[in-house]
Amino acid sequence: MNSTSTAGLPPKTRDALTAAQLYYLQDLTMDAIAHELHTSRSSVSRLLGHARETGLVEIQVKSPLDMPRQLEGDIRSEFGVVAHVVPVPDQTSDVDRLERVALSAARILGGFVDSNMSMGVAWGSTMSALSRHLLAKPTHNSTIVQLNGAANPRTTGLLYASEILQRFGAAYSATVQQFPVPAVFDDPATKAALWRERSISRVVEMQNSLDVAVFGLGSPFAGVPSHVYIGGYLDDDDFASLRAAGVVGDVATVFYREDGSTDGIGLNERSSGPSMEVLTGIARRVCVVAGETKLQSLRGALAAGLVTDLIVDSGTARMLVGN
Amino acid sequence: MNSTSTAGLPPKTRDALTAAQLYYLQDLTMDAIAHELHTSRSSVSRLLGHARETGLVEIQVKSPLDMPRQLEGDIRSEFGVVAHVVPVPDQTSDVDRLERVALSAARILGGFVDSNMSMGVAWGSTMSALSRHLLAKPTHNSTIVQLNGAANPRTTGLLYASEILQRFGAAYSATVQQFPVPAVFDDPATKAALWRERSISRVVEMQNSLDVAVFGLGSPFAGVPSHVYIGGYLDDDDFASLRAAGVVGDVATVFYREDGSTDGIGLNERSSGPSMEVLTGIARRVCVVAGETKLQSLRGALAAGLVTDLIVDSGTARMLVGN
DNA sequence: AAACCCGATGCACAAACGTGCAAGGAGAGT
DNA sequence: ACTCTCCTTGCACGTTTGTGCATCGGGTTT
Repeated sequence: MNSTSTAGLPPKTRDALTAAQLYYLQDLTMDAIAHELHTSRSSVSRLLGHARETGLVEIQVKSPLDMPRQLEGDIRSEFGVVAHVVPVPDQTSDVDRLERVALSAARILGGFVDSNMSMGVAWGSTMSALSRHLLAKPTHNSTIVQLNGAANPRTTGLLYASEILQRFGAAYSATVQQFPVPAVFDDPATKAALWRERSISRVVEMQNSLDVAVFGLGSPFAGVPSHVYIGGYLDDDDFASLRAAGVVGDVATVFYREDGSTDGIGLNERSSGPSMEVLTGIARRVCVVAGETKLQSLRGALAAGLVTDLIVDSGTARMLVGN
Repeated sequence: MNSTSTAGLPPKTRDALTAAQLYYLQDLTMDAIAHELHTSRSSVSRLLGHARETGLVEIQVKSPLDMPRQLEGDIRSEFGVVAHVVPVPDQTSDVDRLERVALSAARILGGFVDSNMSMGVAWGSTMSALSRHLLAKPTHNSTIVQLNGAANPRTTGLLYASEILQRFGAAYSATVQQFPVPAVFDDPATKAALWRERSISRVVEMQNSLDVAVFGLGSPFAGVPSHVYIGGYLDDDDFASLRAAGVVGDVATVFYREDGSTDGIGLNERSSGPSMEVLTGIARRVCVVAGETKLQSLRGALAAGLVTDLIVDSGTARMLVGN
């Protein structure tokens, strides 16, 4: 037989690996591979799909180092963050835009993940889309940690948030740490009390020593409110106070103004999300943004120094640097 | 417009980059991309081909680290070299085998190249095939150095060897150092004299400080003689002496026995290739072998410790570890 | 200015590919 | 033993992709 034999691992993986070699390294057609593997061409097609999904095959697009892409360079020099601009036609709808940014972000994220890492993950529509497109990259001893609670007066939010977390865990073969608390507490004292519970403080401590954080941005007063703002997490008084305080956005239910400041925003005392200090203590902070409605929010996050790596669609990127 | 604008670099590259992002990172069809770029689908197809050829897109196949491939593991533990086994059906002809190994080798080689490196390159049918499939990887300040002369009583060999060298140079945007000397001298004194010429000694010195060497293997007495042995480089007396000395193969016209020894092989005094000591002083020594006719030669090279990285077809690999 | 060359373009066709579907098979539960 | 479920397979079809060819436009040579 053909064979580059491997032992132990599932024959499916074994075949996928061989097929990937033949297809991507030797440019055989799927037909030819099917013949070599004694199966049908369609199986080979599926095999290759499997190989891509599970990270056996890695495809990178790298811009020539000589000339970094202009927008990315502009953003870097103006805001001091590494930018990944996702090309999207200008007339694209916001949903498509999100979908395409999420798709690219999911692939870029693979480069940030490695063994023995802990990664903090927020939730929201951006993170949900992102999680749906993750490519597998096997690691050892990694942990995915939920950044902020997802419960609200109507639901525990666990299903929604854990679905996202689980997908991250599966993609990176990492253990998952959920954070079963309300997104925003009614009473700050309850939060303080809960934070003393060992089961909870354990997670909080993990949040304090993350290697990477991944999050989208909320934009309370923009055209299309994010998940946080329509899910019943906040009541009318909360909204009013946010507006009064001049809030333009949030990261993991922690709110900030356009200049990045947070002082005197009462809601943050009751929020389950990590404080700005904790967040900025994380070495790599990946922010995923799609759509111009989040522009103001993005400016705030950048001003606050919350972001080290920005993944953003080209339209919003252009608005950001103003041209 | 769409745009992720870049400046300076050729619009072709710019478009290829965008197309690659849309195709490989966002899974659009070429049709859709053609629409976004305002061109025809066929142009996009060619654009993507260009992107792959020029290294804008990099595709890697990685075996799960958990379970390295069996043959590769066997070879590593038995011979202490990193092996890349190229799957090839057993009944493949030797030419196809060579072609397929060369194709894979060309892609693997990309991972060994980087800026500020000097790479020694041999010539021969294997290297020729390999050079034809190299993928571009732009580097700075790299050098390709010819390992051994290619002139013989019939031709200067420059065309043949330089074609190979040039392709390496082009692929890695490196400067090329040719070595315009006979493969094998008639008179060792001439070699000594020439080695004192500054134009030549300059190259010899570069050979002494290489970071990587890439070479195939010769097998003088195997079924299909390699390029060296039919090109008129050696006369009948030479052949007789090689046979008498028990030679099984060569690297860059430096000959060795099956046990890796070279003592008393007179021809080596007259060879233009780097001595074993020089070769083994190079940190990474990549050997590309296709076909069982080179098995004996391969054993010799391994015994001599000439190889750190081996790229070999599955059939020969299996013979090598004996099962 | 004419002739020429070279690379880029779109067309049209054939080759290669992805996927819904129905059939088959292995294993778990009854 | 039977059924039910879940996964895998190959087929058939429509879609997507590669490429030979004719064309065109810009730049160079004569």
